Amino acid sequence: MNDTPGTAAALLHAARQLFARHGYDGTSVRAITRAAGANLGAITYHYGSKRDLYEAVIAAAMAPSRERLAGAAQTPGAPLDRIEAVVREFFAFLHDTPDLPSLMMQQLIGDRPLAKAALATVAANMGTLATLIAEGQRAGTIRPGDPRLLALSIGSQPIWLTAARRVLREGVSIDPADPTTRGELVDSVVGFVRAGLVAHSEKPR
Amino acid sequence: MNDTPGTAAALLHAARQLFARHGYDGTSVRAITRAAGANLGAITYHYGSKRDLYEAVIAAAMAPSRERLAGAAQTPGAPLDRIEAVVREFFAFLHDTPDLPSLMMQQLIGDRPLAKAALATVAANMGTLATLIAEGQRAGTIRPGDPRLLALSIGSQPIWLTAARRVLREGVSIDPADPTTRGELVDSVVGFVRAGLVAHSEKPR
DNA sequence: GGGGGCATGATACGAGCGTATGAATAGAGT
DNA sequence: ACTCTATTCATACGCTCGTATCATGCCCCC
Repeated sequence: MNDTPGTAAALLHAARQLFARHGYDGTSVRAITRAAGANLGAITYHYGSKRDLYEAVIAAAMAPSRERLAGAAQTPGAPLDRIEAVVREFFAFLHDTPDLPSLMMQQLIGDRPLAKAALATVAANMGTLATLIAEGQRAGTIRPGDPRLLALSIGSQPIWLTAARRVLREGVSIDPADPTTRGELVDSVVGFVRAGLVAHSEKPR
Repeated sequence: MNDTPGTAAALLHAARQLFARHGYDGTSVRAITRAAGANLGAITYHYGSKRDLYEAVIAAAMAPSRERLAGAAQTPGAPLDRIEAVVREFFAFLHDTPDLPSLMMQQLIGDRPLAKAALATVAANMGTLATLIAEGQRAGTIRPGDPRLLALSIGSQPIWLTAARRVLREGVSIDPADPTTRGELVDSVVGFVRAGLVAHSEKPR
């Protein structure tokens, strides 16, 4: 790891942005090397091929989420509060990593096998949520139901609402980039998730 | 509309499948015309350009959802029951139209302006849900909160859980293609949505 | 201080791309 | 029977693609 950017790192960085914005096929080796200020042959030299560079981009992009979500899950408090912390951290992570949803969605679209790094990360994050849900169910504070499926309901919201931010802005006039709007959105999701999970002693009226 | 397929329709059909599977840039004019059994020049002749064909594919794919969701919203019953009907219909629609999530996600990834048809459809569908939520809030059966934001929480789940079906299958061993699993998933989401919306007279225990 | 290996540079290659062009074909209307 | 129009077909063009090749620079260490 060099403190000067280094050609390999510059390629990874430029490729990540371009792949996220234009997709794999929409990004040329020439565009990447130009953006990285490198020579046309640099990708072949440092990564072997364009495809191998892409795999490296995916792996590097997915990795950090595991630690962040697992960290949020370890905050002290009741399971519902820890789930809220995970949801907020998930939103924050995706906000800090705005090109990640694009990279994830590209994986989903293609017919290539999904990158192992991506699958393992998703599994870990859903496991983090499912564990907290099961814990709350044992404590009686979370209503019954398959924890894995409930975790999917929860995780869908940060992912999709971040991924679809362009649609929200242009189609429903809700801009998650605006801090105020964004806070309301996150609070609304948190409220929805807590209400969707909490166990009640009384029937709804 | 001809009962014999017709070259234009065959192109649209072939293009939709190929665009969904390989993306815009990953799909060549030659691949489309070959799959449609048409001549290389057929796309230029019938649609003007590859891009115009793509726009036609998007418009044709998005359109049907509006009527189906609006229809489900008109079932008789309390707002919460009608919302449940919309959620179930949303899952069913996406299940009947498995290439639509891919087409939607491609829109999100690119930096081109979103297709007007796509934006209008999303806005209409979110509006359908938001109207039902507001109705339930006036009746006192749905808890307070911005109906548009709650609608986003609801809509995220069918969309993402359908779009990410490959990750669910390969990463979390939940296969929405299997009818039993799928039923459990839909039921879980419906339960989560109802719980997330319903107004309670008592505090949670 | 000169050799060795890592890194970068310029350029070439064949393949595939989207589109344009003009000829061939078919079918309906007079 | 003949023309007119709509469609299909074969082919060509200019371009960009990913990768390979080989020369050049650079710096560290013996």
